[in-house]
Amino acid sequence: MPELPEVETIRIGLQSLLPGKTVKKVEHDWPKSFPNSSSDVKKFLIGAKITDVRRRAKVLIIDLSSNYSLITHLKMTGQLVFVPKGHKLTADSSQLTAEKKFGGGHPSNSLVGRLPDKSTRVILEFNGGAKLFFNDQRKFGWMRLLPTIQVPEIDFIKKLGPEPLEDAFTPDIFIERINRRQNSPIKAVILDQTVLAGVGNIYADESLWLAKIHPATPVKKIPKNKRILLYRAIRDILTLSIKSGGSSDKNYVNAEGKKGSYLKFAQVFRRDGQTCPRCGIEIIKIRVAGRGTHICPKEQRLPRGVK
DNA sequence: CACTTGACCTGTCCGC
DNA sequence: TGCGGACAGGTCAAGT
Repeated sequence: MPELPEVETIRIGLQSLLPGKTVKKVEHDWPKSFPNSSSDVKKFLIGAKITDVRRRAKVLIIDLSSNYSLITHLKMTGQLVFVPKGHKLTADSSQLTAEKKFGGGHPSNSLVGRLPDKSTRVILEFNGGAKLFFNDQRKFGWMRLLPTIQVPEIDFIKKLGPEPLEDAFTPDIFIERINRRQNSPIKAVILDQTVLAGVGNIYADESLWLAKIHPATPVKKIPKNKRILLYRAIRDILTLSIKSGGSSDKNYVNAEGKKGSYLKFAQVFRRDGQTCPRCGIEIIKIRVAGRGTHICPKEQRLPRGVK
């Protein structure tokens, strides 16, 4: 669920909070969430000062003065929440009730509850008493320590496609990269992090709706003008979402434990049963590439002869 | 190599 | 009310 805009929002928050802080203590409860040995932690994390907070695709990179980095992938339910010394995050019960009642689409701004909670996997404590909590209900995410110089070399990062918001990512590059997957449904292709980095299920659905392309359309059946529309849609939607502080879906919160507001702007994601803002037809939910997929059945049609 | 499906996990929701 | 099953969706491994 944290996709590029959510991770970027967290990065911006942590960049304003972490640099200059020195790590004093680390606690963790689940080996897959934090696989490093205690001797590495002692040598390269404890006593190190945070120098920078970067992002590549959906991965956050916290650089340390020890020339090691702490890298984190939040997968679906991960959170990184900074709590200043003495500050207690307490959930406002009326906001939590609103959350339950209205679900992820409701533009609430509630804080997470008191931490640590049972989803807490790692706690970093800093000199001065502030803490950074890595929470992850489903335990798919991970945090690990490695030499900064090795970050670009780990398999996952090495294979990543280009950052879609960088200037170097041109329409020609987008078209060339999706062409590697001629027979795949376009949704599977833009979700593939080795084609381009950072798009997940929410922004895939939104982009394809904006470009009026059926998510199951094989790449080779998409005309060039539509490919360019899709390229623009992806960039516009990711940019808008970052401006909105990321989405407000389910488990996502920013570095201060607050929700974003992007889903207020979402046109199709989780809006099945509601009407398409452009044409008024009911949005439906289907399954494409093994994932829940939301489309306008009138404007996003499969080309003749496909499936 | 191109492409698809299931596994990893836990919490929530839906139907009986 | 309890209970089983489907579902959530990012990535990897194993399948065709």
